[in-house]
Amino acid sequence: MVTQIISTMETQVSNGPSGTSLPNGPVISTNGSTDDSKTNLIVNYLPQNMTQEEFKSLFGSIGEIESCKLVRDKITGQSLGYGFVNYVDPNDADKAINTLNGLKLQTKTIKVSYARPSSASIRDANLYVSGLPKTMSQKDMEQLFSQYGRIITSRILVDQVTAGISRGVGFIRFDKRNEAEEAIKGLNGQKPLGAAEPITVKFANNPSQKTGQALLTQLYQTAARRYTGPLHHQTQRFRLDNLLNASYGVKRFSPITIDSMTSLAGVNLTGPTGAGWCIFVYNLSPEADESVLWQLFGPFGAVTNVKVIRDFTTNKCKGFGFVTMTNYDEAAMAIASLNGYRLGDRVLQVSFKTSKQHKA
DNA sequence: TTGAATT
Repeated sequence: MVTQIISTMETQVSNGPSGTSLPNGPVISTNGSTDDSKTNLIVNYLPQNMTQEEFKSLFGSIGEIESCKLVRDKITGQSLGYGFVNYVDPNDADKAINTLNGLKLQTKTIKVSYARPSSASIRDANLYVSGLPKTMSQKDMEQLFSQYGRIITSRILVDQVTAGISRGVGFIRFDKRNEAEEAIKGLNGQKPLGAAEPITVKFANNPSQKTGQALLTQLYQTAARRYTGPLHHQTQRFRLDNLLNASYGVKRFSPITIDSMTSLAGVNLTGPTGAGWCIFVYNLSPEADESVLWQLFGPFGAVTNVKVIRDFTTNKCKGFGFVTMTNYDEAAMAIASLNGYRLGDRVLQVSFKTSKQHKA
């Protein structure tokens, strides 16, 4: 897990005592500039294939957005896996952190936190560390580096097959570049207490700095995905098995094969109407909200929109909602896995939305 | 044995 060590104290200080909070608008400081320290969020660890539209849809479900941006590579246009959301209301920013931080989307667990004020001093503050003792934990590593400054994130890479054994390699991101520089001076080539070998500490490569070959491969794969039609059944079966084996915290109740799902195609479906495939979710609790739908469907692929249908007067969920997913195979897998899924004391009914159900 | 954290 990533760790963030940013004291709220600093956020308070940067806001300053002179800021004026308007009832329905941004906080304006006395020098006239907009203070977005309580409304502007950074979102990390987004799935690679998440689009700007999906990003906006997810965070727009919390409250009114002043602006948002999924950060992309300037050359390839590929998502860099993080973005920014600036809300109109600081309360919505707080709510977004409380409800969306830790949300699982496909293979990622997103992180939602306040963005630090942008400045050159916080850039290029990420370190690559190798030669770490295999017994050193993330916490140990942070303890070693924390004497040089405030740590924003840290990670120790682990072996995939042995599930959790340290590879002796990690990353430390400091708040400030000069802190990272001091850590290199102080720790590169040094032996941690009790370690047999010295560690190597240097600035990390920028992950976007790929070889020409890797870049071409990435471009090719992006183009191939864009022009690929519906997958064959065998492929879908393979991907369904992968999904189910990956657990995602989802337990299946009544198994439905992809083949039985695809037999429905073109019969009753609302279809891939521009926006994607609309899914009907029935038997939600009165307390259900949008976040539960993101949590349930997000792991299966690109979700563009979710909606909980509420009673106009009580504002309680009327027991059903809708989810829109971009790709048919991902929608089919979500349905196959979540139809019959037990959520609390309820068993969900999940299907493609049909024109008949829409009349309700 | 290198992960998408400052628009």
